[in-house]
Order: sequence, then structure tokens, then C-alpha cells
Amino acid sequence: MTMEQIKTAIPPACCTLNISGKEQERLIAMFKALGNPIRFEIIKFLVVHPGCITGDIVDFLPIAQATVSQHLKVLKEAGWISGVIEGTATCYQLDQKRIAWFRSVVGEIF
Amino acid sequence: MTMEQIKTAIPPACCTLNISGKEQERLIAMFKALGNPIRFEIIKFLVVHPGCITGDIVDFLPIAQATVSQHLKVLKEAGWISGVIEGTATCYQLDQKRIAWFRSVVGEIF
DNA sequence: ATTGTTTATCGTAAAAATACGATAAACATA
DNA sequence: TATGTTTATCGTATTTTTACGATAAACAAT
Repeated sequence: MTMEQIKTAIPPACCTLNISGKEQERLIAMFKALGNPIRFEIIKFLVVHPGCITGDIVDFLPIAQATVSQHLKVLKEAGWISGVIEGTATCYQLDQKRIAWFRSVVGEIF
Repeated sequence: MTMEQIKTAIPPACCTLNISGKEQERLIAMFKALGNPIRFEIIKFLVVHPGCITGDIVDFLPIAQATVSQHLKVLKEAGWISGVIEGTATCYQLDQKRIAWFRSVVGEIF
């Protein structure tokens, strides 16, 4: 009886983890957003060419403008980038504050 | 003529980026794998309870055994975890080497 | 050998993501 | 005001992901 309990017990907790709720949702959204080859290329492009407008990214990628716009929206909502409207164009750059947060939380978890 | 060229030119490169090919694919796969709430919970569980078997995770989560097994496969193929067969059970833990690689590459990019 | 336990895989239905053309909205320019 | 430029959004077709039950495979226990 006692042995069976030991046999079926899960390994004891080795630590605690302080992430849940909205914070966890945001982190997962950031992971999900970069888990796509096109969006990863967009981020790489913005790392090297900060301040690009949508059209620059459309010219760079082999996909339709509507699709690029959609991917930019996902990246923006996840917190990887922010866009500043300048006339008819939108100027994008990395959201360094959020990215720093991402790195720090990943560092805390693992 | 000259002005038009300036107007349509993309911002100059501010740096270079050394990631591409198989390495980039692996990184994207790691992002994609953690961009799912169930898989994120599995990783959290394994952080706190290293060395758990599949059944422990099945008991912990509100989803079917087949689904858990599928998610474990995704996490394993992405490089987040590794599994050691012990009798009929499989003992899972984080792949710390790969995780360290993930953190270092993310640090290099951003 | 037979039965039970544990996990992975197969086939498939439902949900979500992705890509596109068409169109609208906002602004600049002639 | 009329025309062009730039981007976002809408509707939709296709692909991918997710979840499940059923089953198979590998081992343990009787």
C-alpha cells in the first residue's frame, strides 16, 4: 500500500514558477508570433533596417501586400514591434522594451 | 531624379545578423512549439517536476492521453525536452543544452 | 502464457492560421 | 477637386494545427 503510493507519486517540486494569467498569455503570444518563417524574416529585416515602412518589407518579401500587413499586425499585437504613422506610410521598429521583458522572463523560467 | 532615389530608399543597415538556414529553422521551431498554451503548461510542469513520466502530465492536464503524447513529440522535436524510456514509461526533462542555445541566440539577435 | 500498464501512432473531424484579390481609408500631389 | 500613393481590412479558399478514440507496441506482473 505504502509502496504503491510512492510508485505513483510524481517527482517532488524542485522550485516554483512565477508566471500565469495575462503575463503568461502575452509570453505565449510572443513565442507564437515568432514561430512563423515569414514573421521571423520581418523581424530580422527590422533588426537590420529599423524604421522601415510597410512597402519596404513588401518589396523585400515574396508575398502579397495584404499578407505582409496581416503579419505586421500579429507582430504588433504580440508586442514585438510598434508602428508610427507618417503621412500615408507606417514606420515600423522593434519594441525594445517588450523584447527586454521577453528575455528577462525567459531567463527567469529556465 | 536623385531625390526620388533617396525618397524610395530603405533605411541603411544598422548591423548584420548571423542566423539563417538550419539554425534559423530550429530557432523558429522552438518559438512555434512554445507558442501553444498546452505545451507551455507542459514545459512549466517539467521545470517544477523534472523527470516526470507521460502519465503524470496526462493526470495534470485536462486533455486526452493521445493529445499529450502528440504535444510531447512536438516539444521533443523542437528541442525543448528529451525523453528517456524506463520500462514501459518515458521519463521527460528539459533539454538544458538546447535551451541555453536558444537563450544565447535570442540574445545575439536582439 | 495471460493479463495489465504505459506510451506512441493512426485515422479523422473540427478549429485555426495563412495567403490572396478586392476594396476602403487616409493622406499627398497635381 | 481629381488623381495617385500607401496601408489596412474584408471575404474567402487552402493549408495546417489540434484534439480525440481506437489501436498497436513494449514491457511488467501474475
